[in-house]
Amino acid sequence: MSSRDETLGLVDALAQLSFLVQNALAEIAADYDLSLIQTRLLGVLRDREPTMNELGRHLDLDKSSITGLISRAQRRGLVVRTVSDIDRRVARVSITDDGRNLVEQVAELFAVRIGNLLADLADDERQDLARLASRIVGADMRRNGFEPGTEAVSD
Amino acid sequence: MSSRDETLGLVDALAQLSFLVQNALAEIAADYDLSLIQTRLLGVLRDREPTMNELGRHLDLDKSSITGLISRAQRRGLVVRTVSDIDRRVARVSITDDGRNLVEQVAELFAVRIGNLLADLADDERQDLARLASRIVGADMRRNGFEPGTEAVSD
DNA sequence: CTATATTAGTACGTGGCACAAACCAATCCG
DNA sequence: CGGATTGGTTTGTGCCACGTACTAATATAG
Repeated sequence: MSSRDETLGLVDALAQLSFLVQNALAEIAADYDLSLIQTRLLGVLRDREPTMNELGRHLDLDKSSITGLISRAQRRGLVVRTVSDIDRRVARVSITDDGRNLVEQVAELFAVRIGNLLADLADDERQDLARLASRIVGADMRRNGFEPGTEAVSD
Repeated sequence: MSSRDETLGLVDALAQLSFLVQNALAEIAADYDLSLIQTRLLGVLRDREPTMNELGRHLDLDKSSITGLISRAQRRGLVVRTVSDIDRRVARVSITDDGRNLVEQVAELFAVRIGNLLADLADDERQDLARLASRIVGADMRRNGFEPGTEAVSD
């Protein structure tokens, strides 16, 4: 309980940090007229071409939510639906060049923004942070049978 | 680049961690039929009795958004509006006992959940994390003239 | 090989959330 | 007093998420 102790409780600090990071991403995305979920969608699609169903699992959304999400993204030309030849029920979603460009830009700006956020940290502190965060994320994935579900946008 | 290197890039790790934390909060809140923003609202009101305007600044929302947010919360009895006596334009918002109980429960569960998330960390690692996160949050507040705007729910 | 499940996705209706623009009161101030 | 400013609400738009019902395609049982 020192007088100039800036240390919040762990829980509080983590919560606030998470708001900071999410807000950063949301703001940048908003500059490109993307919502957080659209951005996440494009992030997932960068290295995948999932069916609607799989997408639902990745993003942890009901399939009825996916329909709308994809429709809006498709209307904007960020994404396309392709009906599978072997099972004509399934629709595979893939990102367009426009979509890819967009998400790439957002990812880049996001990285910069995070960099600014961490401007005060020394290199070894940054490393500590990366290591700790990775550990937490990794442990969580392992616990939950690593359903991704949380792909970020960053590189 | 060791073979079993689980370390994501800093940016990625931070992004994913923030999703983890936010999802945890959102899930818990949802169990009480609270959205993230309602939860944040109640969190802010725990130690404040702001006007609609101030609230808008705290939560970084347009005033027209605040109206609806408060109306819904008030309809649920979590919050009350009181017209100021000295300036009959301003409405001061305060949390009700019900609201307080609710947010207290959410905060408690959230703390537990974060605890689980960090189960793998040693005590000194937890301290490191708390310190680093606090530093980042603090630096950011200082940069932006510490508009809070990000109050967490936690204790 | 039909008849009945099951599965993938869509349609529709509901409600929360966020915004912008227009608006109404109350207060301020010249 | 009368025009500006300020605090909040209203209204209309659009996104997002859900649950329920529905359609079409495939799988499975008999």
